[in-house]
Amino acid sequence: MATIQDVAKKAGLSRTTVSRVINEHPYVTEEKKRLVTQAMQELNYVPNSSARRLRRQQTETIAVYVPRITNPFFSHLVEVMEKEAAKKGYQLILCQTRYKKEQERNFLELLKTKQVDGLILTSIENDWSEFEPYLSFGPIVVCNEYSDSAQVPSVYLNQIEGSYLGTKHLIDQGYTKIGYCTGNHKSSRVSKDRKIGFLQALDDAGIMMKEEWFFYNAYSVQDGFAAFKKLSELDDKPQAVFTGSDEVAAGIAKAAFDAGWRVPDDLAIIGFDNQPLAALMDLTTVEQPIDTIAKQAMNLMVEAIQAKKPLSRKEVILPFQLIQRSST
Amino acid sequence: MATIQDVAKKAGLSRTTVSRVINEHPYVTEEKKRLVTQAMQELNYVPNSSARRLRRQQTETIAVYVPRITNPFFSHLVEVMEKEAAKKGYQLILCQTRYKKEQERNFLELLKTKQVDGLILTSIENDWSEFEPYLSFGPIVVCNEYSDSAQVPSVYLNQIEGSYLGTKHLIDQGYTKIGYCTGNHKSSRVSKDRKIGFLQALDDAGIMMKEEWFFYNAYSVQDGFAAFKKLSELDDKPQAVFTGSDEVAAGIAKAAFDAGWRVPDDLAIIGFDNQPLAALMDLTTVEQPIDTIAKQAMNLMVEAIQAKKPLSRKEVILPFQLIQRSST
DNA sequence: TCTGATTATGAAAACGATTTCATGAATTCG
DNA sequence: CGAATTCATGAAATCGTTTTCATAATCAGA
Repeated sequence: MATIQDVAKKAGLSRTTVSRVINEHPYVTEEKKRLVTQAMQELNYVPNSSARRLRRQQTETIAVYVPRITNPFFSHLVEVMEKEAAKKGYQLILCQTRYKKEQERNFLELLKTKQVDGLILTSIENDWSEFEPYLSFGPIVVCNEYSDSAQVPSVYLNQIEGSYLGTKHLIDQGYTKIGYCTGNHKSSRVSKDRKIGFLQALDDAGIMMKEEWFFYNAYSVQDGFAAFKKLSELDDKPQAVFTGSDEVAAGIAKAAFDAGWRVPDDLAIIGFDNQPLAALMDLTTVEQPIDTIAKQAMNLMVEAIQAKKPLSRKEVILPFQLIQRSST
Repeated sequence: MATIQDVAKKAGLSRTTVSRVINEHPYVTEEKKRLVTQAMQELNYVPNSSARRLRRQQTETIAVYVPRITNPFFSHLVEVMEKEAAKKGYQLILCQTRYKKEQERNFLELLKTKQVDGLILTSIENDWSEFEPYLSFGPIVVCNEYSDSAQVPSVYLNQIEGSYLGTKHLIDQGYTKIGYCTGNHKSSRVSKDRKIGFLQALDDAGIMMKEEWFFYNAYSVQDGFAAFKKLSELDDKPQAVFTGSDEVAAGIAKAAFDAGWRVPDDLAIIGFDNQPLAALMDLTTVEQPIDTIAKQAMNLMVEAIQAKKPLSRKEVILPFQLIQRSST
């Protein structure tokens, strides 16, 4: 493996000059530049990134936290982020927290040990105070999730509005008995706000809610099946159900269909995210502009890294859109 | 940011001894060990990974190539790989090649510049000769795809068998006019073999194939819609269709349903992968043991890195399973 | 008690780049 | 023409570890 020293020797110049050529610094004559370039080619030389990282004190790498990459919402987020990062010369390290507090904390060492320049969080399990001390090691940007106490840039959607929009749609369609089926992480601001928006919409319309129409811890298609089962066994059943994701909505729709129910006549269903799945199952859903939040979060991160000082609190808030299909 | 030097000073010892404690080398008295540990804690010290990488000449990082992380087959693969890697103390860098030759080549620099210890390829766009020269910089393991000329370990499934299994099932159900709808990368061994298995099954049953029943470049749900459109406009329509993925199958099923066709009476459909989507749409499908191939590929990679010499050609082949549902 | 191993420690040399500093040559300016 | 810039280059310091080598102290065996 050739080093910069070998190149220098071959070109009959110093390491310094070779380094200047590599990094496109001024004050090198065309003549020497040519010599160096040629020597590099002949030796098949490429600078060793570990050495460069050490000297430069930066890694050109960013860690992205997601709960699970198989969740289509998060894989979409990551897809866009990786593209954007590659465009700017950064790489992505994938950190799956698996909805576990401890797993999430483990990955924080990446920042502290200088394996990455910064952290993008798309979901938050721990209290913000766990992250706070790590800010001195590099920038942290929050995307999708948000926390009031976090003194960092956040790119997110106002989930109160999102769920209000969806719930209002159900109400406008004439439903008055509406169920609520979502995941429900205590520490997740997204969860909390979705519920607030939901209740607000009911309240504004003067509609009552029943405790037994709340179904929690629903994340997957399977969970949707289970939710439908519980729902269908109630004496007083809801006419419509608001869900936290298209997967759950799809699960409910499928289970309902299998049980011989008609959607939306026997049960109206609204999803969240507008995944390809939603189109497939003809689900009405609330669309989130994933591409935009992913891009903006990545841009803020790169900006923070290059500015070399932590960005202060900053919120970037984007709108939702209702996609109406035949499930409502 | 505290360095090992600071710790040494605080503990009244040398860098060497501190390093020994960190790396759990023998020949350090309990007494000094305690001193060092305490100093490290007080200074909130963590070893700088760039320096360690440089000295150790290894990165504890592995690059994984996928076409797109939003493709559920690949996100599943990556999910399992990341888990397995984390277990062994390695991180994953995500490389999306976007089915582009050039993009794929670009990422090869990661290995050459020593940003990663090894490469796992889950899809291959370029000819193997493009990868060959990089073998001197670190191990490469192939997972899912395979290439006859590649002198590296490959964990893959015999796609001839897989598509034979699926096609045979259609034939056993009594269909004789069978369409074929898949992606079709010239350089992909998977594509080629699937087609071979398909044709073989037809041939073994003495069934004829029509050129107009082949539909190529189908990867997504959308592509499934398009394929159905073309199919439905034929004078002589197939009774069943073999697809290369559950997404495509789901797209066809949905389009067929919307057009008022009954599945499987008017058109039988078989998918591939057994994604959650397949259960949802009640699609018969050929299941691939994704968890197993992902784990085995990662284990081979870690083994190769730790053995410090490139592993030779080695094939690990695993079986398929037919999941029958109501679409056939 | 002497010899040879074993245990415990530190000084200094890597690892491979970039950056600072020094210096001489060439150019511009008054 | 001499002084002040600007241009071009290289020697050496630096980034923060780990590893090699040297050395002293302790221990075991004859």
